[in-house]
Amino acid sequence: MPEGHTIHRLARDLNRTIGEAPVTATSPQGRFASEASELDGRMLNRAEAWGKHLFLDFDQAPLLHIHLGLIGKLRRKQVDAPEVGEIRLRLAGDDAIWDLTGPMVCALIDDEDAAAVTKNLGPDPLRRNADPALFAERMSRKKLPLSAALLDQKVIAGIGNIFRSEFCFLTGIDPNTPANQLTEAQVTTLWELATEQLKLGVRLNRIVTRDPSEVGVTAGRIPSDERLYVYKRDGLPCHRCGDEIRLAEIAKRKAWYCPTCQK
DNA sequence: ATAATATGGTGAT
DNA sequence: TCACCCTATTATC
Repeated sequence: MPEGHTIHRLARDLNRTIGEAPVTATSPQGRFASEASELDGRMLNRAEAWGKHLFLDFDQAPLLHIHLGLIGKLRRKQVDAPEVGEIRLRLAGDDAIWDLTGPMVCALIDDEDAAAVTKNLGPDPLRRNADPALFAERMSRKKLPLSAALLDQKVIAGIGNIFRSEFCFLTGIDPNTPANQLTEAQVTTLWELATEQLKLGVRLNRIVTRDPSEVGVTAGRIPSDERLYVYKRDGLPCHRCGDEIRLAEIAKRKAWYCPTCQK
């Protein structure tokens, strides 16, 4: 379940749980066996997220590049957890195990390859020194619908299919509005919204765009099916105005919006 | 039991 | 624009 917040949260948790001791690296499924052996017994120096990409820097080893894609997962487990499913890579530390399944990318790369990856990414609001002006500039050059531009990782890194629909709703913009027709103020708002929402996503480890007070939750967790305004809510009443949420296909993916709140 | 779906992206046509 | 990759869960027969 990976948009940018998930990857940054994983980096944070990896840095906190993998410890100071060398890591045991294996590929229970077998497809990453030789590479895993290169990492086995090394120490994890640092995990770092860049958009939806995750880089693990091990002592005396190449960089491990992971991209979860649509279905990949990196799950934390107890140290005695059995090997269940198609585990491409298992990293075992002192107090935690991390199991990687279904990644789109899992590869050992050098610094040059890593630079090539990040060079193709736009600003990531979760990274220090992310440049809002670069976001604005790239946005202004897109004739595509806003909803499509938001998915372009070179425009802004880390946004996925949930955030893109929710951002269009939260800014009250029709998802089909050409990106280059947005006002400066709208672009600024979008960047601030992305920064705020991604940070919140890291903290909660999930996407919550609705205001808990609006849902009637004053303490504790907001129910899972009440977290979002439009995503996967076609046919249901808009939480703001009651009109029916619509479903469209934009950039070959599903996009949800409220025809009344988003003009 | 089989199909459809999923918070993603690439490479061929 | 299409085909395809990866895996697990949910929906439909």
